[in-house]
Amino acid sequence: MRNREVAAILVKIADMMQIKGDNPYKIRAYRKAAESIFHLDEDIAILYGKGRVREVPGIGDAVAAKIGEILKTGSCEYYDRLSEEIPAGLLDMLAIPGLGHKRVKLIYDTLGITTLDELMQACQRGEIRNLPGLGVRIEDNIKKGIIEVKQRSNKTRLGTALPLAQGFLNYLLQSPAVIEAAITGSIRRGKEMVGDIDILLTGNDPAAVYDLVRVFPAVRQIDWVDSDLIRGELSPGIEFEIIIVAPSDFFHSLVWTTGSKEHRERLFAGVDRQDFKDLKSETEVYTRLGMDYIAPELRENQGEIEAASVGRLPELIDFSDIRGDLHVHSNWSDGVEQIRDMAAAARSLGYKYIAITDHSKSLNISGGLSAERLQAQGKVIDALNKEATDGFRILKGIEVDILKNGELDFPDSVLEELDIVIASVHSNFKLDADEQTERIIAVAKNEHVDMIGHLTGRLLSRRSGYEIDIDKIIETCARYNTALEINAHPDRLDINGDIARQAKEHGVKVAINSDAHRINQLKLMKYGVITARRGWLEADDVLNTLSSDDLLKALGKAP
DNA sequence: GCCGTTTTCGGCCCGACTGTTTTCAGTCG
Repeated sequence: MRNREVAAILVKIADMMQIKGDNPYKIRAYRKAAESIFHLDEDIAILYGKGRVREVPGIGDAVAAKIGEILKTGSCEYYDRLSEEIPAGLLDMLAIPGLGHKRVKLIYDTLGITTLDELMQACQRGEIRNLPGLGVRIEDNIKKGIIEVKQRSNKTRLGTALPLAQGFLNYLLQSPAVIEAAITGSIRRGKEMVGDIDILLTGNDPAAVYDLVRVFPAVRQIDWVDSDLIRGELSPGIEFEIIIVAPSDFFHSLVWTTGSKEHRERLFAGVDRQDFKDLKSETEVYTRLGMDYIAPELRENQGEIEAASVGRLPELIDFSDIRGDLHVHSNWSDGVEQIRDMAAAARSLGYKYIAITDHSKSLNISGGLSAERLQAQGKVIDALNKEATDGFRILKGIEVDILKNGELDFPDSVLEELDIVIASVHSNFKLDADEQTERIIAVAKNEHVDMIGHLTGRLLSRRSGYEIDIDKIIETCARYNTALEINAHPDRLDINGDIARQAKEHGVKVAINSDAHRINQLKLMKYGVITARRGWLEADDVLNTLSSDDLLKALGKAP
């Protein structure tokens, strides 16, 4: 059982306790334990086996015992007892914006509603608006929310799907029954949300491949078995397809299955794929079609075929081009680790610098820094930089809140002392497009603001971005030399590839930032790089491919 | 339920916004 599944059960326990109205601190303890397990680098089962699960922060005797039960039986008695009391459908309702534990309980207690479908019917009959504290507006929002929740439930974030696919692939490649295999489809193209996991495989014995797939621990069920296809579901509820081809067909099939549909249909229009047998690489496929190799991230039929035909494809940025991370939190605000430890981790990734960019004072919940604490933090960073003998540099920064009126949370006199200023929206998501755009444009014009953080504010599969006029903002950024962030967290990937490409076309620089709040999130950078590649970006388009001296120069600061 | 350079009990991030009310509960970040 994977860490995220144990964490998911603990979160459900917390949700059910909250619906019941249990002790808030007890609930928080379960959430904290779940969070710790979710972010754990080690396998919780192995840790438990070694008797070291109590070392995980937030896990005490009570939760440790439940984890033991869950690892053994897939559930625990406490969870089962709560489940009998609280219908599972109530937990689905919590995903609807505007519905929290109290309202879900109210709806359940008064109307006996236990599923999203029943809730929708009650909304349509106008029953929700009559409940105390609710009204027509909330009823409308619930209706919209139900539709959204249902729509997004069949897609998975790349950040979840890619590691699963990689684990599955590695497992398959270990077997002598598999000659060659590769992740294909939309995951390979680096789409931020994917429908399923596709693996292209070649081997001489389909029955042996089936046996292999059947016993992979994460396989929950198998729905279809053929000599050239195995389809089923992995245990977090994501579908997979293993497409089996003859060795001579591997590379043209890899191009075909990677897609996109529009890309491959144009690529192979009027040609017979049988003429593409026995090639040694995808490059040979493209060569035979009379064009340069096209990276998977570009295969969306958005001009890449034309560019490849005349040798004008961009030389896409690669992870090895990244020299530093410009958006990193520490335990001075809502990060988990100390600055020293974040820096050490960044060093071990081969980076030459990081910027510590904690939250500013308005973001109370995240422990936002006052001007005084920011200054104290700067002294700590100075001391750490003095210690460093390898030239690694910690830059002083801030993720400063953009206030409702378009002002910043700190005056210019504070910002001008810093190396990196990221301005981000964390409040007032529901302003209309004009106001929201003006608010961001106002800070993009500020000479001390180096970049706008997570521009649209979207949280994939949870919240759509705020209403903004992207064109106007990009124009402003171009004029005032303000960069845009690709926030590499798989929940955000914001800006996305399309906006990144638009930024590049207007000469707006991009920074690819992990937004790490703990050490192991530094490695999420790769999702940002994938997104940048989908935006046709080259190393020159990205600020954090520069050395720290050149970076500061580019931002108009003394190195 | 967890935790302790406050150590075995008593504390545990809180303020703003929304939509409902007419003084505030619930939700959210």
